[in-house]
Parts: sequence; structure tokens; C-alpha cells
Amino acid sequence: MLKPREQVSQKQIAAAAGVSQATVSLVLSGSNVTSAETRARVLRAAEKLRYRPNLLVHGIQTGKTRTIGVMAPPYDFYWSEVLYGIHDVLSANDHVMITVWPAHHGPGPRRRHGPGMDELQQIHRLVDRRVDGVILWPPFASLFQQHVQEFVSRNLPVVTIDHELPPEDRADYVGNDEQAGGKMVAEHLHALGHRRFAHFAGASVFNWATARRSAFEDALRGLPGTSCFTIEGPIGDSSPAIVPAGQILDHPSRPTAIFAATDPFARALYAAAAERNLVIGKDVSIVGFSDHDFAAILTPPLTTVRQNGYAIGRAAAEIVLGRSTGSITEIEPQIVRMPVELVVRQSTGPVRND
Amino acid sequence: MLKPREQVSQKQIAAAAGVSQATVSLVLSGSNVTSAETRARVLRAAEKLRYRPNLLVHGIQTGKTRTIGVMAPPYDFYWSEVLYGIHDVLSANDHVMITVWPAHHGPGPRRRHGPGMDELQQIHRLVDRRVDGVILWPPFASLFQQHVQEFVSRNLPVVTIDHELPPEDRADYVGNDEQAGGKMVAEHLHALGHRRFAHFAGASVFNWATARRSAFEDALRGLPGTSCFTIEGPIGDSSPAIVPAGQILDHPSRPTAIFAATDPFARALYAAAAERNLVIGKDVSIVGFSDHDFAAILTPPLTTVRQNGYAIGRAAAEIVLGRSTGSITEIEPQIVRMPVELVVRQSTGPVRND
DNA sequence: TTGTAGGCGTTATCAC
DNA sequence: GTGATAACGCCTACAA
Repeated sequence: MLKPREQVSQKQIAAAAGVSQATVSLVLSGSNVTSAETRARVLRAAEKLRYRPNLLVHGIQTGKTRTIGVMAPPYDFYWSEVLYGIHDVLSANDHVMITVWPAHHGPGPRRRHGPGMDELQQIHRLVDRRVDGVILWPPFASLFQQHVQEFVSRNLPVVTIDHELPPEDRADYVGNDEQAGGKMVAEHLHALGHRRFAHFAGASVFNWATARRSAFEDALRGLPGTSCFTIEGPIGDSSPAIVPAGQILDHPSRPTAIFAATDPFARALYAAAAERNLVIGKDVSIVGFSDHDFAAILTPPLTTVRQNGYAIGRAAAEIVLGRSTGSITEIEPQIVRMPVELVVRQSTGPVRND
Repeated sequence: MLKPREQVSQKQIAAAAGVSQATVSLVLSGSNVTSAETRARVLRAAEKLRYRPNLLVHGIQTGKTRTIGVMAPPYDFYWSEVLYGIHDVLSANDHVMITVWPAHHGPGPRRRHGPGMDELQQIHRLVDRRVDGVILWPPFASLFQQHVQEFVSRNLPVVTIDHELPPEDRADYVGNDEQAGGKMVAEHLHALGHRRFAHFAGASVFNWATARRSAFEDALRGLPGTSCFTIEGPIGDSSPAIVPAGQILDHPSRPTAIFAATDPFARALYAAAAERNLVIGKDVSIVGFSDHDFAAILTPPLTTVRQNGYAIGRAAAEIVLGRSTGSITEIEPQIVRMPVELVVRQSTGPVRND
């Protein structure tokens, strides 16, 4: 067996203070049963040796590691905000997070031993370290739904963000109010006089995408004289979203207003519009979703639906912690839908009478 | 003591397979000393019970948790790339990272019990979980240098990114070749005919900022007929960098070319220039540093120095792992300077003859 | 080939 | 007021 790094243990403090290890434990855990002088000697020795408790031990004893697994990368501005939210709540509750993701874009061949093998390994890294719960982002939750059972079957609390799993999966959910968002967009554009719409939808494997889509389409159906077609974009936005973006603009009955399911999709529309010499906000109005950091920088600045990633992250962390500590006891999945807000900028304008 | 969550242990497998726990351990560790049938029975039982090893135990036994502490937030595009790089190397080596940061921007009063208290707590969260090493970003390393001793004095390998600590701190270092970057910028602008320069410097508490600055200033000193003044910007870019940006543009001998120490600073210059009706790339040339995701979106697209955050992250992770596993034995700090690359876009142009 | 026993760092229970 | 001792899950001599 490997030699453990020299570590200061209670045993050494005991030796230094001339008491038993059990006494050291008592003193350090703050109990009042020891004599003042013993206590002082022990504390002094502990400080001098720079003792720090071993949470691994505490973990195997109590079954709680005060550690949460987070399967969500700093994918973009929104997800970084989500991570900040999770982090801050965990920190405030003396917890910590282990972050694991699918591999990014390393050099060399991407070895996979079958679909989802990476993800299964990552799950096991979390389980083997006995995390108290996990938080998942949509690509994980939707693409690897079977893997979620690895957690649930071990009674590990699971919270998904922006992707609601079926109730039998026993996962809590925190997301944005997609319903309200889609509706806001429809009403905003309609109020500007638009009647011919298009929706540049997110991949239908994602709950948020289908929710956003149906909310928008449903709202339009309630508004007389409107028409709308929908084109689905790629999964992830590294893929060439410009192709479907072009298809939308080249559509026989070109829409005067387009609702892009994400800000990056909106960006693809900007590029496609530029190629066709269409002026955004005049020839065609565009709305995004998320209010990414770049949304306000685009020319023209993008009208979009602001999601509060930070609040989402906080809510998710609060739920895992609640499950882990037992302060949340309901068996039914908890559902949180965070309000969103329409941020009107210059990419939307009144319809042109042509 | 709290009741541990029902967990599948080797004991239970032993009971199910009708052997001793030690035998289970032998089989699961892959040794060949057991009979084929015992082995099969044990493995079957383990699988049925969905056994997973407990790395906490392994950690207290071997002193290695296969976990690295990362004190670097997904602060912006560059730092997210760094995190991806760290993550991928760790994953490939069956390690995992715990990410801790200073608190973000939570609601309510930000309670601090003294300077750097948050950070000390975060450090202890890592130490108490017995991480095998840590990676630090500049604000941490520069602002809390004394805290670094909390790690070093416990023989924990420390790698800093973009901020080189003095050798006595025994921390390895990975950063960008600031020297080369600053020089590239000076030469690029000089070649375009510029002679009156300004540098919008990063806060001097940061190594990268002073390195960038002196590289630029030194290079200019070698180019005849040039002049340059420098104004230092705020720490972090949430602060109003627009004020010093304006000072630069309002300077009595207004520079025709400005080197901003960071892309966000360049952005502040864009805003200040717009207020003054200066056309960027014509009236004034601007260069940034980092090649953030927004650099190419700005109008005009920003000329900047590209740093390879992903490679930086990978290098840092490789060094901590090397230190932790003992494959790196040198006592002197390891130093890695990653090459950078000038990305010329439209924010720089030939000097105007006015 | 398999089982017993000691130990890793800590907490909690029980004597003393 | 303090010190043995068992227990947590696992590994590893060593014994059978």
C-alpha cells in the first residue's frame, strides 16, 4: 500500500498534548466536558501542528461528504451564471462541488467505448466519491436519461436544470418559465405589427426547446391574422446554424419577424441576414433567448428574453441541499419555474409596409 | 452519529456470495489468487448489488483522493477555456476537480470576517477534503499570497496560472508568453505607421499586467520616434473601465494607437471612442489581449492577441498531476510560457496623416 | 485458495 | 474529566 503523505492526525496532537486521542476528539468537537487546561493544551498543540479535520473520514462515518456533483460545464455566459449560483449556495452551506462534463475538444482521437461511455465514467467518478447529490444540465439529462438511474437507484438526489424528466425518474427540476417567455415574444412582435413569423427552434430533444416553441406557436394561434413556420436548428451551437438560418430568410413567404430559440441562433440569423443585405430591425426583426453577454454588443443590439442563470443555479443548489439534508421530504419532484423578462433592444422594430 | 445512507459494501457482497469480505476485496482488486468459481460468484453478487468502490476509504488509506482543487471561476471566455483544459486532462487521468471561488454576487450583505476570510475558508474546504493539489488563478494568487502557504506548508502541489509567484513560494507556473505578446502588438502598430501610443494597463498587482506593460513599453523604446504613455485600469472589468478609457482619448497628445491590456478594456475604449465620435481603425487603432468570444463580434472586429486558454489549462493540470504522482521531481518551480498569436482584425489600420 | 486481524482517522459509547 | 473500544469500508500481511 502506498505511504500516505505525512498528515497531522488527532493521534499526533494527543501525543504532543499528553492525552488520549479520544480526548483530542472531544476538545476539537467543542464539547465542554474537558477541563479548561486540557482543552487549552490540546488546542495549542492542534494549532501548532496546523491540524485540519479529515472530511473523508467524516464522510465514511456519516455518509455525507458535503460535496455535490455538478454535470454542467461553463458552456456559455448563461451556464457560467448558473454555476456561480450553484457555487454560492453550496459555499454558504459549507458544501463544495465536483464539476464533471463530457470531454471538450481535446486534441487527438476522441475515444469512446460506446454511446455515453464517457458520461457513465463521469457518473461513477461522482458516485465513487460519494457525493450527496447531483445537478444535471439538459444535454446530459436528455441524452443519457438511462444513466440518471445510476444516481436515482442509489437514492442520490438529482436536480435537472432546463430539462424536466418524467416523474418516474424522481428528479427535481429547475428551469425558466419558457411558457411565459415564448408568449412575451409573440406579443411583443405582434404589437409591432408583425404578422408573418418564423421560429428558429432548438433541437427537439431538449425540453426547453419544445416548450419555447409550443409557447410561441400557441400564442400566435391566439393572435388573428398571423402565420408562422418553424425550422429546427442543430444540437449545440458550434454546428453550422447558419444553414437553417439562411433557409428561414430564403423562405418563399419571408417572415418579417423571427424568434430564435437561443441567442447564438439569433447570431446565425444576423450573419445570414448580412449575406442577404437585410437590415435587422428594419427588413426583419429578430428576437433571441437568454440575454447572453454578447447580446447587447451585436449590431444592432439584440432583443432577447433574459433568463436569470444565477437564480436558477441558486434554486437548484438549494433543492439538492434540501434533499440531502432531509429538509425537503416530498416524494413528488419539486418544480421551479423562474420568471423571465423581455429585454427590448434594436433588433426588433415596427413592421415595414412594403 | 448520523446513520449512513444504506450503502453497498464489500461486506454485503461477501454475505451474498458466501465468502469473507477479504476475498471480495481480492476479487474486486483483480488479483488472480482466487478460484474461478469464487471469483465469478463474487463478481455476480457485486454486479447485482450495483457495488461501487468507496474512494473516500481509498483516500484515507493511500493519501490520494484523485481530486484536484481548482480556485478559478468561469470568469469569462478565456477562463472557461482554461477550466475545460484542466477538466479534460484530469478526466483522462481519472481525476476530478473541486471548484471553489470567492463568492460571486449573491443578494444580501456580503459578510466578510476580515480580508480574505472567504478565501481561507475555501482553502480549508479543499484541505479538509484532502485534495492532491491545487490550481490558482491570478486574483487569488496575487491578493492572497499568504494563503498559498496553507497549501505549500502541507506539501500540496500548487500551480498558478498567469501569475508567477516568487520561487520561495514553491509554486509551479503556467502562463502566456506576455513578453512576445506585448512585442507583437508594438511591432504591428509600428508597421502601420503609428508613432504616438498609449497603453491601457491592467492593475499592477497582477504579474500578467506588468509583464504585458513592460514588454510593450520596452519594444517601443527600441522603435525610433515613438512616444507612449500608460494609464492603469481598475481591477476586474466590472468596474467602470470607461473612465480611464476616456482619459486616454482625451489626453493632450491623443495617441493614434492604443494597446489595451485586456479585451474588456478594449471594449471600454470602444465605448469611450463612440462618445467622442472617433472611428476605430481610422481615427484611432485599438488592440486587445485574449481574443475573447466577443472580440470578433465588436464593430469593428477587434485586433487582439490570442491566448490558448485550453492549452494553458491542460498544461496546468498536467503539472499538478505530475507533482501529485511524483512523476515530476524537480524542486525548482516548473515554468511554462504558452505561445500567443496576433489576430489582426479591423480595429487597427494605417495611421492617418492629419 | 481462503479467512483472520490490524490499521487508516475519526466519532460515540461506555467505563473509570 | 478522561481513556479504552467499537465502528465506518477497505486493504494487506499473515495464518490456515
